[in-house]
Amino acid sequence: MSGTLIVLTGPTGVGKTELSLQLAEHYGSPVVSADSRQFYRDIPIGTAAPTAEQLARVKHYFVGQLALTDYYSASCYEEDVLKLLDTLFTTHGHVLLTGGSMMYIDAVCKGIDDIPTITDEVRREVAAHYHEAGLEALCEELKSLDPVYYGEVDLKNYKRVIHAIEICRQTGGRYSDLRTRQVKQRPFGIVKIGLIRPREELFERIARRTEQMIADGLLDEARRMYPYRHLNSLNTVGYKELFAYFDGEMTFDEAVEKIKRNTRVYSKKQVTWYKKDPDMRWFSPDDKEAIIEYIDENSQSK
RNA sequence: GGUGCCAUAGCUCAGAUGGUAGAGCAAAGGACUGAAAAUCCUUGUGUCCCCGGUUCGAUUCCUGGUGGCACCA
Repeated sequence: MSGTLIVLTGPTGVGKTELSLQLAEHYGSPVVSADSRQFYRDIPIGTAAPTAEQLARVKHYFVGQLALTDYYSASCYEEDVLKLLDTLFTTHGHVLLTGGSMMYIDAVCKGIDDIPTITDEVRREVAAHYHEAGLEALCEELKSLDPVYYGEVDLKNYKRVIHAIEICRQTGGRYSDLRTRQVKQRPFGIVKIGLIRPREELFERIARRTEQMIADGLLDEARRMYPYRHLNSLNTVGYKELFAYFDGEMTFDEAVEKIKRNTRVYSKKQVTWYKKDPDMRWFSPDDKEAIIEYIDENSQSK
């Protein structure tokens, strides 16, 4: 197998979707989504998912495929995308992967360690222990189960501590022994394009996009999802703030402002992550010609 | 017009019986290998409204301004 995976990423609101369509059309490629929230159906407005027209223009994968209750992870994504690319590269020289979910993109480009999926039973046990005994108790448990990871992990971050304990309990071994963090080789070339804009411009676009979401019916979409608000898939900017409004914790205007603010914070977090990647080449979304030139120069085959 | 209260960080406010000040939110920076749009960490110098007085020293007390709020006319 040979071919080039074009990775198009950047902060939310920078303009990935429109450019991805143009690049996909240019290369005759489908679009593989790398957006962990657009994977879910039922929440297209708040996740700024491609519209019906956009989906009709170019074949998309992984958009609106999951139910909000489905379990999914970066590891599942790695497996699914590699399987898909295996097929796509038999007929395409380029495949475009686009989205802003940093860890999911890294899972495809660099791989992720092979760790067994935690059973519901173990997950419930550890969650119960956490709620009864607290984070300190979990840290103590981790100290005895896996002193190496205990020394590395952020002990204040309960999600990481819980996950480590889940793995130790389920496997009977140590999480740190499974954490090789080795970069896997891929049987295709990868060209990483990062889109960026001046911060003020990005923030202005985020504000406008949020207003557009409201105009497009985000409020109704959120109201329909309200009964499922405790699902992880709805622990998402745009929904959690409106749920708080429904609960009377803030006014509608405050909720909208918070959506804008949290989207800004998220976009900064994305940039912080991508800045570290030496393989990322940065462009303005308006530099389409330069981007295509760069892709062509760095493609493995056509 | 009179009386009272208030004026401190971008915002809401706390505080020192006089030794130049601190919380929350916002903002900025960072971490990140399994539900990641998640989760977590770090960062607080600002004419303490202005002029003058008392004082070794005033943002703190006092006089007078200015602005805001309340009540009385």
